[in-house]
Amino acid sequence: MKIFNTLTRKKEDFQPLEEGKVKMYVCGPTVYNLIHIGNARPMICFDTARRYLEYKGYDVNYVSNFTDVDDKIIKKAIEEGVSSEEISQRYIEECKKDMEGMNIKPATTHPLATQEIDGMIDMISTLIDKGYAYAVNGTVYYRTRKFDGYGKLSKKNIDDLEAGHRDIKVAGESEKEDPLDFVLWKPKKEGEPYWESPWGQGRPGWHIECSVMSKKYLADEIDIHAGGEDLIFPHHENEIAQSEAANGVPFSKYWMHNAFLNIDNKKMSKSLGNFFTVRDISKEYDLQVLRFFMLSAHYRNPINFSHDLMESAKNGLDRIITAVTNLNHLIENAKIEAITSEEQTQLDSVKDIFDKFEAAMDDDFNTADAIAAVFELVKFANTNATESSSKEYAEGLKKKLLTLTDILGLKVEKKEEMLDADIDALIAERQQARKDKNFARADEIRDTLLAQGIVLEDTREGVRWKRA
RNA sequence: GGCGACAUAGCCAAGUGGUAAGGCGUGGGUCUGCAACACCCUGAUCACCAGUUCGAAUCUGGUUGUCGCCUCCA
Repeated sequence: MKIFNTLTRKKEDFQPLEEGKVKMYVCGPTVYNLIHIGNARPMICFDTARRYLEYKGYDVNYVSNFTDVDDKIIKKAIEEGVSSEEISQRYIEECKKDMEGMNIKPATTHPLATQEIDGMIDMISTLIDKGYAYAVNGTVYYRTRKFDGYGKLSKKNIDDLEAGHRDIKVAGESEKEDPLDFVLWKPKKEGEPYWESPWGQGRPGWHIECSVMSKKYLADEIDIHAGGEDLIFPHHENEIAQSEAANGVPFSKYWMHNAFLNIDNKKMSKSLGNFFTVRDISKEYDLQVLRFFMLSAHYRNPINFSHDLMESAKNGLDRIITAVTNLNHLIENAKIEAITSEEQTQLDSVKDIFDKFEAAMDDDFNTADAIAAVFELVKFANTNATESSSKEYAEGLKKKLLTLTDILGLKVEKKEEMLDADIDALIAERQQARKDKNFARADEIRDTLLAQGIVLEDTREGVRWKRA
């Protein structure tokens, strides 16, 4: 399989460092508020990548952090008059709820920055010892020009960067040796959370967190490091500088970055008033729709978000769900148990669709193409499975379909919900009315149920219902 | 100013050298008491110009347009 590596800007064959194992780190959110739908994109994309790697038989160690110490968290805490910890804990819990709704598997480890301060102090000390960092008045800076490969991920020329920083230089960071140097440790300000360190009380800079957590929970050298494309510079560039200088080995073999999710072709931002949290969306849609929507485009292409596109995604996903519902119905009502040889041949032919699906996913996780294969299987099932099919055949088709949708992390099997006795009675009454050709009454009952969100469908095999 | 991405049917979106996947929507049809579901049919020469090639959406150069990064940001 091939993965597009930001480091080389090419699709490369994926070869894990250790046979059969994948060490993968995904930069997680800063927990100062509910996550927004932009945060959801890397979560969904890389969770899908993980699921596919696992499907291929890899043992994936998937680490994704929560940044729980940060200016924005502190600001929020002060606004509410509570501790930073209370804020971060609250939004970690909320984030996990959203992740569950989007069917994102919990990481193997979800480290918290505040629990890893010792490791950060160790790494900063190492960097100072090796001459890659220096302390000034309680602040520790990384000596950027000392690291030869600086700019290799973002393809930036270090001298161009300096020109761009001229304004900041004037604004006064004169204690830095060089305007490009970035902070590893910052001294505490009044009212902020802090930790003891060799350079005084303070807290870590943002970039050092990921370097340390990746090292601790995975290894000095890992297979895949992933995140949003905006993290390429400076966050990931700085992580590389820190980790490689401290550990003396390449940091990550492959770098994956997802493109942004836009609203009306513009970057989502609070100031533009086009800001949506995942929670907002969940009020109108099952979050599976959001997941399906995100996967319908390639992760490296920007996607636009709108109500109309969500409606379109909902209708598309419903088509898959309906196919599974149909199969369940056939399984329950099948008159023949064992699969026939003819059916077996048909079922075996589904391999072509699987090949197509895998070819798409092997090509840098092309989920859009993979979904096309899923729809082929949906059509195949809709066309070939009938009331005269064997139970085993219908079950086989369902299993195949669920295998593919599971890789994409899409939940497509509706749980059976118990109907209230009243509703059951209404359905029975309607059936009687239909037998009596009293269609006016039958339609009246159907409308009544529809008003309660129950949609009836009269199929050849009987009445079926679903929630709208 | 530096770096980069993108431009495919009404909408979304795959496709990186051999005459355009898939989904949504539209219109027509089959099935059905009707509806819904499902199935069948229905649509583009790939921003523009110039090259390379037997052959280009796919390579090269240019033009136009949109967007992103360079500052916290998924």
